[in-house]
Amino acid sequence: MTNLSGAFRKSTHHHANIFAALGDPTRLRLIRKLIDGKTYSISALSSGSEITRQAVTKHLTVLESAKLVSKVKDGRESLYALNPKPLKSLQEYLEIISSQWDQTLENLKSFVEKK
Amino acid sequence: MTNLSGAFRKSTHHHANIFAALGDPTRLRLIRKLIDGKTYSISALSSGSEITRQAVTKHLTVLESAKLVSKVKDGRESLYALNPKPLKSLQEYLEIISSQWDQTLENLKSFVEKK
DNA sequence: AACATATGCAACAAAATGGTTGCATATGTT
DNA sequence: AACATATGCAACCATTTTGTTGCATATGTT
Repeated sequence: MTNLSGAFRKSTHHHANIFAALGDPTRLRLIRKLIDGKTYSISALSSGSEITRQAVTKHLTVLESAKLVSKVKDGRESLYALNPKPLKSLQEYLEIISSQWDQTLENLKSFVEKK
Repeated sequence: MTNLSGAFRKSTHHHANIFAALGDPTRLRLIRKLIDGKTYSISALSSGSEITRQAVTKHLTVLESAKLVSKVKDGRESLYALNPKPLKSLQEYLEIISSQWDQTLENLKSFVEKK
C-alpha cells in the first residue's frame, strides 16, 4: 500500500464488511445472545428461531468471516463464542465519524456567532 | 406492540437496517464525504467514482431509506445532506452491547477472584 | 449394537443487490 | 432557440444472499 487513499479504501472495505455482517436481524440476534460471553452450540443458537438450523449455520459463517465470532469443536458440538474486537473497532469508527459531525456543528456555530 | 420481545424485534430490525445501509464501501464513502455538513449533488458525489452516476443514485436511495441522508431538489440538482441521527443511534447501540460485554468480563474477573 | 443428537455438505430456488445501458425530461446558459 | 448539464426511469444482467430439503457422517447414550 503506497498511499494514504489506498489505506483508507482498505479500512473502508474492512469496516463495511463488519457493518454488513451486522446488517441482518438474525445475525444481530445471535450477537446479542453471545454477548454474555458463554459459548453456544449451533442447535442452542437455532432453538427458538423461525428459520432452520442450516440457515443459522450460514449466518454464523458470515459472522465468523467478519471475525465477530469464533468456532471451536467440542465433541459432536460446534461451540460459538463472541469476539468483541470488531465491535470495538466499529464503535471507534462511529465515534470518529460522530466527532467529525460534532466539529461540523461547532464550525457552523462559530460562523453564526461571527455574524 | 403488546410485549417486550416484540419491541426488541422491532428495534433489532431497525438497527440491522442501518447496519446494512452502511455495509457497502461505496455507501460508507458517501457518508464520509457528507460528514462535513455540506450538501452535494448527485454528480458531485459521483465524480471521481469508479461506478456510474446511476449506481451512485441507487446507493443514495438506500441511504435515504435508512434515513442516513435526506434529499432536496434545488433547480435541476438533487442535493443530499447527511442526517446524523441514525449514526448516533447506532453508536448508542454499540455502546450498550460493548458495556454488556465489559460487564461479562467483570463478572468473570470476580468469579476468578473468589477461587 | 442400536438409537438419538449434532453437525456437515450439496443441490436447489427465490429474491435482493450492485451494476450497466439507453433514453426521456427538466433546467440552466448563451 | 439551441445547447449543455443534471437527473429520472426502465430494462436488463450477473452475482450474492437467504433460505430450503435431503442425505451423510460423527459422536454421545442406553
